[in-house]
Amino acid sequence: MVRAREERASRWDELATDWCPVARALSVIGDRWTLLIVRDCFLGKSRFEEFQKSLGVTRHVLSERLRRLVEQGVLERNAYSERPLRFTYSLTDKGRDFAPALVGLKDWGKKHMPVRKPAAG
Amino acid sequence: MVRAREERASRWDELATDWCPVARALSVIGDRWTLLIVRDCFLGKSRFEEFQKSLGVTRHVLSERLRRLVEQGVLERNAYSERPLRFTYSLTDKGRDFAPALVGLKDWGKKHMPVRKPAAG
DNA sequence: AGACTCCGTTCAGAAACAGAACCTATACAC
DNA sequence: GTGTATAGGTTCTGTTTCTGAACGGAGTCT
Repeated sequence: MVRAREERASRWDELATDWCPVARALSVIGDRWTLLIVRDCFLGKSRFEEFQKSLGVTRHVLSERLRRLVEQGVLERNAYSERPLRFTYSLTDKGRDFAPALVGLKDWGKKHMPVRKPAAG
Repeated sequence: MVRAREERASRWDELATDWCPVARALSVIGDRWTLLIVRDCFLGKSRFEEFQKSLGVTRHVLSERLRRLVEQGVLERNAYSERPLRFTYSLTDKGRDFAPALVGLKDWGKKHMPVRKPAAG
């Protein structure tokens, strides 16, 4: 009886039923990498290797996050090649609806987290 | 030479200088609890015990997150009592500018993460 | 004195993460 | 058919971070 992976409930899952919609949103995308994966999707990226190179996240974590995002219906996984079997991950309607929140974060980052350039040369 | 706490650079800090403003925003508020603390501030909470009870976060993590938010200029720490010395944490202008992003997350949560009620009483 | 409040800090054990190696399947070159 | 490359993961080991609970300090209340 090999159970490849237990769905282990962490504190994340508690947030999923929180009274506050912000907390419920965070239960899906509130970890270090997930929102960056979604951002990459908005930027047109769709494949495992693309995400991995773009983010520098470990393959282990990336694979778990992608699985979670698919489970949550934010991304969908489609084969773009049958042999060899290969997949793309792309935004669902639910995923595309993140756009306003992402824009909000983008605007805040632009305004309040300017990139500090080394003073000269 | 007691160094109370080293500023230990984690992957979070790498994000602070990322080309993408979303990533830079996440370097400040992109962990499990920080955005919820900011949300609580918008809801009028301001004291350590209030955050702790509201979120259920451990005191250890709460204290670190508050310190970080103050360092980043998102919150400010003001004494509301000199003796015993006690503080409130309240939003700065930088913190208040999170409102649009928070609203974006709230709307997404409301639309896509409905609270599942148990089927019948 | 003893109990209570507020704001933390410290500690041990558990969970998550990073970095690297490994695996499967296919294609392409020789 | 041997070797190299690509794509999409999984497995392993050690480090970092988090949780839960206890402790501390400074002051008030009774």
